[in-house]
Amino acid sequence: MTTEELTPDELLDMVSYQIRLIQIVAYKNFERQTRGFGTAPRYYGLLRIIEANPGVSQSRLAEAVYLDRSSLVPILETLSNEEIVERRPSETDMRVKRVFLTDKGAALISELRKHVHEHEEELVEGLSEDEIKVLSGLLRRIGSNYLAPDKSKKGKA
Amino acid sequence: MTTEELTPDELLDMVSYQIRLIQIVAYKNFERQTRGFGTAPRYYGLLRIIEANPGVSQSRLAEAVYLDRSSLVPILETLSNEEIVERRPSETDMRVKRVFLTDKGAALISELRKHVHEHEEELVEGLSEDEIKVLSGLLRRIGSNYLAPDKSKKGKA
DNA sequence: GACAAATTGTTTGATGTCCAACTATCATTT
DNA sequence: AAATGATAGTTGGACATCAAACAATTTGTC
Repeated sequence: MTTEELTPDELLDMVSYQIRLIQIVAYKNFERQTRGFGTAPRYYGLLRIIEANPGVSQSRLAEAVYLDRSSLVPILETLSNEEIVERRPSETDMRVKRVFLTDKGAALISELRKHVHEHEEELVEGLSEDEIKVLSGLLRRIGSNYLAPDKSKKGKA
Repeated sequence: MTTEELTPDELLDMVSYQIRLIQIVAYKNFERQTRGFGTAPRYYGLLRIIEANPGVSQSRLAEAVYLDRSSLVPILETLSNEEIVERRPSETDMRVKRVFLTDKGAALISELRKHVHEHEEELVEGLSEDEIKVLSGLLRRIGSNYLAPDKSKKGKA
């Protein structure tokens, strides 16, 4: 009675606004649900990417999660202190630090996976399998519209 | 070559992850596009809600945008200093401050509306009208799944 | 009507993020 | 091979957000 009635249709009908609100609320909800796991749940995506790309550099990692390089520093610092990840200097390039998952980190991921997918199911609750596929497909399209890295030197020509 | 290949399908297929990424990138993009308008663009939604509900209290405003009450304080402080909004004490309840849009604020909104909707079109670029409707409808459903205020004392019984 | 409970806006402290600048290292050009 | 430019990780400053605590006020209960 106090909340959504305030929001004009102009906003409620905008995909960008819908996405923004859903993301904010869903994310808060997820963090609330996964208290007691320390700071790790928030970084499930990051950890999965590390797991899938052992030894990846911090900069590429930052690009993959669309964070600034510098933002990753304290994150990896924390995860490193908790012995969830490990940073080792590259042997071929003295500038780069290669990031690995520890055994503890891998164990934590499989622990977290359950909660993450519960959260996912909660998010799409009420949608049929087909509808989820449609939604996911549409999101992927606007995503690739948008997230396209487009870093290749050769451009599109 | 450096970015998306790192992300495993498990994540790319999750609606929650897609939404999270799209929101982050789209939002950054929007802020980049609307530099020169001060801090206001970021608060377009907030301002529209104030416009649609003149005299709304700060707490209800906070609920409407899913921010903490306390987070709204510096925001309204800034917008107030810029004379975009105005806070006036309620006459019936000494605790509450009623928030109004100034004329300047209303003018700013119509200035911003153009950019906001350009951003929206950019986001859904490549989707047909029908697809946009489908997407918006599905988002609204998972939204109402989720954002349901559910503050009523009587519950659902 | 008095006292307890709830609500409103605020302050403070902790954390996360960006951005710009910096150092160290590599790559490129000549 | 020297110099210029690019890249990797880091640091410090600015700001946003939350959470917990608070004072002032209102509401509810006895």
